[in-house]
Amino acid sequence: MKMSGGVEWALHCCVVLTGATEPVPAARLAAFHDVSPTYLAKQLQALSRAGLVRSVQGQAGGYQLTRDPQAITVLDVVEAVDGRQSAFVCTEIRQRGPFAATPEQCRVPCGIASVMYDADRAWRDSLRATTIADLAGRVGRDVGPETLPRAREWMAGRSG
Amino acid sequence: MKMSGGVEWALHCCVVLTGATEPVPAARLAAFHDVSPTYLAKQLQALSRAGLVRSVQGQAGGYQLTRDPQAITVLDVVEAVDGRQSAFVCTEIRQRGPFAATPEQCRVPCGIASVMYDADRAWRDSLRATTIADLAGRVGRDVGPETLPRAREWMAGRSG
DNA sequence: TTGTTTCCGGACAGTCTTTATCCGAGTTGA
DNA sequence: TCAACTCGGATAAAGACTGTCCGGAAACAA
Repeated sequence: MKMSGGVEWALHCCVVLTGATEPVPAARLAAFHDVSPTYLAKQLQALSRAGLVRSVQGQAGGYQLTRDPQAITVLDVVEAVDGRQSAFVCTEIRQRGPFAATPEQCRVPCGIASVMYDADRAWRDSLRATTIADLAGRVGRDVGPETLPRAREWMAGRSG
Repeated sequence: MKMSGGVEWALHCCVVLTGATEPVPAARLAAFHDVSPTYLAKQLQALSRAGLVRSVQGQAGGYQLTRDPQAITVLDVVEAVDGRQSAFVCTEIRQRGPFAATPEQCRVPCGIASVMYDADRAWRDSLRATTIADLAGRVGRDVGPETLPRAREWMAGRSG
């Protein structure tokens, strides 16, 4: 079981967009993180479809957050990029084989599936407890307070 | 993000083995669930390596649980088949690009990774809270009490 | 001993998701 | 108008998961 690497990229982008006052092009976000520009664009499109970022086209276009970073949870980003469905998919094994359960018995979900779904819910609850604003604040502490303004300035410049 | 389908098979097998008094061959477990025998064998080998089941070779051989079903958690099975590592892998994006963090700043784990690891821990804690015995008891209630003895008898027969 | 049954491990295709890239459609600003 | 720049979806390559097969070893029965 492995989560899409795009989730990590998307989260970093959201944190960076926290400090942006103007739309930031995808190419600039890719250069900032030193990742594949075209593939990062795909993740940003997913964020756009989910309504987490707004895409501005044209010469001064780019991406910007649609709402306050405090109102965007980590779960929002994960589900936007990686999908909303559970990692576990029940194939209804109980309905197969010589002792297959009857359809009436299968109106209640399989016990194994229930346990997996509960765990999935716990996972999502945990991700929902942290916001992009929380992450941004922590990055500010870890990396030192003087780096953020410089990064913000670099992000605003349209070249180099 | 998708979990290996073998996890579901392995869990069903563990539940079935709960009611067995003798070793059950892999081929019989596969027939019971109507799944690929060779691929199921792979999952059972993983359970064996993890020490959850004992493999008995020879004519009356097969698989049996090594300890009380109450002492085997769902997490044990999941980790045996799907691995013990987190679904999220941090690629240390913060150390790349024009504003790469210094190695000293990276002694503390990345904030994004921390959140993902916390969620992973919550997921595993949830899976650890249910045992194979719990699952077996629930199956007994769902499928009706008369099916289990019949299935047990079928499992004990060495043919058909 | 011999034969049968069974597990074990590795090597091998088929299939699907993830990863990565390109080119066209649409918008902005001059 | 025009040109430059952007996003967006459709299109290939890579890797992981799924599934299969075979040879080898161990245990049991005859």
